[in-house]
Amino acid sequence: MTLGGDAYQRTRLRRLRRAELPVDAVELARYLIGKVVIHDVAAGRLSGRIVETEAYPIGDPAGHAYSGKTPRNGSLFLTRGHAYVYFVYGSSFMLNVTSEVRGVGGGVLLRAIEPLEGIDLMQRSRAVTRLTDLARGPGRLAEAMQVNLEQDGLDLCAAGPLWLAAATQKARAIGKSARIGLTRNVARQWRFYERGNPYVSGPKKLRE
DNA sequence: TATGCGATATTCT
DNA sequence: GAATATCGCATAG
Repeated sequence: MTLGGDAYQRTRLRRLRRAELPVDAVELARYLIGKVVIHDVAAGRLSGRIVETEAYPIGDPAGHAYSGKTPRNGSLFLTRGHAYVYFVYGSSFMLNVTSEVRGVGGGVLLRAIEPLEGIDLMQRSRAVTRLTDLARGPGRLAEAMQVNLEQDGLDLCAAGPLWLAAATQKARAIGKSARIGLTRNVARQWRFYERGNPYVSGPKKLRE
């Protein structure tokens, strides 16, 4: 399942172009499963295969864009393929990919990745040794990938340190469920994940 | 494995 | 004051 080490190194990463991204949060959330997110930092390259996402589409009461543009959520209104990073619960950063046209708020929360490169660096910043706990959950993902407010608003489709790449291996079956940890608009099935992947967050029932 | 709870800071009412 | 797109630790089964 894991395409680690040599097999991965032999696969050249191809940067995703903005034109390839669907212009819709729900479609983009499904599309991003299996794609790769990369953060090039001074110490090396951090990368991981996206295995879990959540969509926060236009008009969603649970979405941060719902009440209009503010200093906090401004980058959520950038054209699709930009990073929207914010801080919650006094402890965690969340990394989102914007999904709509410029001026319209909508995005996809990256909830979990399967670490590929820079695993030693991730373990250092997370102070965790278990591979499956490294980036399983949005807060952990951001910490492992060294993402914080400095990356808010970055263009993930331009030449830069934080970017998206095409899949290096075919994704398995994609499951969907209700989103996790929110109280508004709970019923909608806007969470997507790769079935059976051990790096997906949530209870067992939400990983099958 | 599942459930419960406290910590923490920014935003919203 | 209350809520929050969460995490890590504790405890029980």
